[in-house]
Formats: sequence, structure tokens, C-alpha cells
Amino acid sequence: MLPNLSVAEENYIKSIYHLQQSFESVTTNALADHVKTKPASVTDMLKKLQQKNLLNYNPYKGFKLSKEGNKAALNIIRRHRLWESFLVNQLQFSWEEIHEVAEQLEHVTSRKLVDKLDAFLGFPKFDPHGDPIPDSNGKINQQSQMPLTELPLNTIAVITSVQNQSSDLLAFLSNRNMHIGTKLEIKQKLSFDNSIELKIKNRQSFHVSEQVANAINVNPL
Amino acid sequence: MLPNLSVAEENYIKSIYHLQQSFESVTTNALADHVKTKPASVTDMLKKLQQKNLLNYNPYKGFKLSKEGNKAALNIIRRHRLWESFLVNQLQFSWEEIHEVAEQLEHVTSRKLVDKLDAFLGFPKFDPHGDPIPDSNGKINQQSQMPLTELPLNTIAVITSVQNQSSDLLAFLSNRNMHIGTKLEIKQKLSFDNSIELKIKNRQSFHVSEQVANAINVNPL
DNA sequence: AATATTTTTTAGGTTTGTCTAAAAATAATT
DNA sequence: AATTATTTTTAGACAAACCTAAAAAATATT
Repeated sequence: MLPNLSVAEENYIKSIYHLQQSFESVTTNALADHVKTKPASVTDMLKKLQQKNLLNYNPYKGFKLSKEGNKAALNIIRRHRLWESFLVNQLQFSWEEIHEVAEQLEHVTSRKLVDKLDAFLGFPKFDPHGDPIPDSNGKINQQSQMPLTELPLNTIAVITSVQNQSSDLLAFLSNRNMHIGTKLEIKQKLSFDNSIELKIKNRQSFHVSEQVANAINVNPL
Repeated sequence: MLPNLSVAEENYIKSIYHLQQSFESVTTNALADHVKTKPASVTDMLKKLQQKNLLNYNPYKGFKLSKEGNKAALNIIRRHRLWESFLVNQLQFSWEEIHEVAEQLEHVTSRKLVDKLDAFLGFPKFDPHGDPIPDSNGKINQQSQMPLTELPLNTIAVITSVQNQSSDLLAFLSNRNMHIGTKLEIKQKLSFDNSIELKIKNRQSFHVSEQVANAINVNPL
């Protein structure tokens, strides 16, 4: 069903997908920046992706992924995030190191490999950065992830990731029993320093600074 | 130290290495066959590898891997065999399916990934086909693997692999307590049917047919 | 509205790895 | 030894993905 894609094509598709998530219109220049190439090269590739029906492209007007293109993108992202999970959870990589390696692994296309890896990892829903992993049908748990600072009051949410790697912070979180998967809710936001009062079930509430809250991503339930 | 290699270059190097193991001189035509391309393309690549000091090449006379080239080959083979081990031992792939997937995985170059994978797998010495896996310094347990039919009498050896996938055979071997890693020795060879009398420590000796013995590869200790 | 600026596309070239067809070197045969 | 056959290399082209420089279109500014 999906055509065979070169590594270059996959990288463009993935970049277009990511840019579409952040900005509702993607420009040639922004894409060139993202894939680290020149605008003229982007135009060439856009034509090629259009021909493969992965992209709807009107010269000078703009472009966006077709339904097929979107499917292809989710497939690539699935592979990327599963490998990231593998690297962190099985091979003990730290978060900074994985992206580059996953960039290579994501281009290994065997469907069977990906599905078996998924099963081996226990069908994770989020990667180590807290980003959702599309399932084998391309369904993705839409980006409900947000920094803790944006979580509304009295809404239970799960910690999905921590942005920062500093051992200080990790130790602090561990000490407060905050781990990936921990459920919590915000009881109060203090306006004079933007600190936040948190409550974890069966524990006493406690405060965290704005900086800490900003480094924690959560997923409301 | 080793130059960055393209996927194409890696495939040529790997093929040259394998052909050198089987035949003491490798020809342009044989190599073209092995990498599924045309002799003219091979000549082009030979020049390139020569320039990178991976190959000693004399036009019309012949070629072989340089010391550096050999090192590069062993590195690629290490990656290939570690991934094969991963696919079979962790992801439950069967032996037929792994080669193609490992052909892609072997080109992921992160040294750290490979070494961590090696550790994760418990530093295996042989891949699922029974072929030796080079260590991180490129040292390889030279091919002592042989079919059980060629093992001398009264020499203890370890089963390293089974050539055949038939469930009959696998069940038979399992029933006789013969698995990868099992130590055994030959007590007698019967000349009228070439069957073999085997002995496993702490067990009664038993016979296997020539066909069965031929499907089993062993490594003398 | 006319001009200036920015963005995007076209035109033409380069590199990598491939190809076919022809030439050169080596090997085999009479 | 001379001819024939095979192997290998050269010559010239092509596709993919990139580049620079120039042209075209869209956007912004006066």
C-alpha cells in the first residue's frame, strides 16, 4: 500500500508532519531549515512527494501531507519512538543520547520487526520524552501532553516525561515520589512566585517552583 | 580511525570479506554476483575503496582487503550477527527471517549502540546460525564450527547451530536433550550407514543418522 | 498603485552509485 | 604461436539528492 521510501523522503515527510503540528502552514524555507538543506532542494522533493501522492502541493501557494503522507509519517514516528523506548528502557541509554541513534534505526522498514519490538517493549503508549507512540494502525494518542504549569487546577494527570536531565532535579523528583507514570493534581497556584501546590494520592501535598513545574510534562486523564 | 562508509561501501567490503573466507582469490565477476550488480560497477567501487586505503587493488591482477578493510569488515559483521542474535533471542524471530532485517540493522553505525547491545545480549560468542561474533576489538573466534559429521571421535564439542528448520528435527533434538550450547562427543561412527553414536555427559549414549548429524554444527573445545 | 523585499521556483551543475557498450588485458584453445 | 574466448576496465549516460545563481511570484512598504 505505502510506496517504498528513500531515507531522504522519509526525513522530509517526518519533518513536514512535525512542522504541521506546530504551525498550521509549513513554508519551504522552514522545511529547508528543518531538514538542513536548501530551499531549492526542498522544491525538488516536494514535486517528488506530490507525484507519489504523499503530498498536496500547489507551487507558490503551499503544501501539506495527504492522507497517505500522514500515514507514512505516523509509521516513521512509530518506529522512531519505539526505538527510543528500547534504547532507554533496555539498553540504558540516557535521554540526550538517543535521538541521533533513533534517527538511523527509524529507517529500518521491516513491519514485522517493528511490531515485534512493540510487543517486546510491552506496547508502550509513550516514548521516554513523553511523546505518544502511534499503534500499528497509525492511531496516535493525540498530544494531550503539556507542561505541568499549564495543567488546570484539580485535574488528575500522569507524569509522562521530564525535560531536564540535571541530577539535582531527578533526585528532587525521586525524593518527592514523582516518577514517570505518577498521578497527581494541582491544588493551588501561587501568583506571587508562580509556584504550585501538588497532591499525590495518599501523600501530603507539597510545593514545587515554576521552574520545576515547567520541566515536568503531564497528560491529563 | 575508520573512515565513514556509505551503505554501498559497507556492502562491498562485507562481500569481499566473505568471499575471501571461501576462495583465496576474489574476482570482479564473483563480487559483482555477490553484491548483485554489474562488473563495471564493481571496478568503480574497487577504485574508491583503494583510495580510502581499505583495499589493495592492482587493475587486472586482483585485489584484497587491506588491514583497515579487514577491520571495517569485522565491524560490520559484528553488527550483523549481534542483531541476528537479538532478533532470535529477544524478539522470537525464526532463523529464516532474520537475515534480511539484519542486513538493514547492520548499517546503523553508533559504536555505543553496538557495544550496549552486545552487553544486553550477554556478550554472545556465536550468532543463531552458529557463526562467531567478533568482539569490540574486532577479534573473532576463528571458524572452528563444523558439521557434526566431521567431528573426530572422542572430542568434546558444543552445538552451535542447526541448519534445518523442520519442526520434526527440532522436536527430535529437543527430545534427545540436544540444544545450542549442549556439549557432546562422538563415541563411534558406523560405516554401513554412516550413523553416529553420541554421548552427552550424565546421559546414555544414542544414535543419530548421517542426515541428522549433517544438519548439526558443532565447535570443538 | 508602484516599488522594494522576501519567498519560492527554475535552470544548470555536482557527486554517488548504477548501467550498457566498447576496448583492453588476460587466459584458453587450436 | 596465433587465434579465440573470457575477464576486466574504460567511456559515456542516467537517476537521486544535493548545490548556486538567477528568474518568477507573492508579500510588504512607501
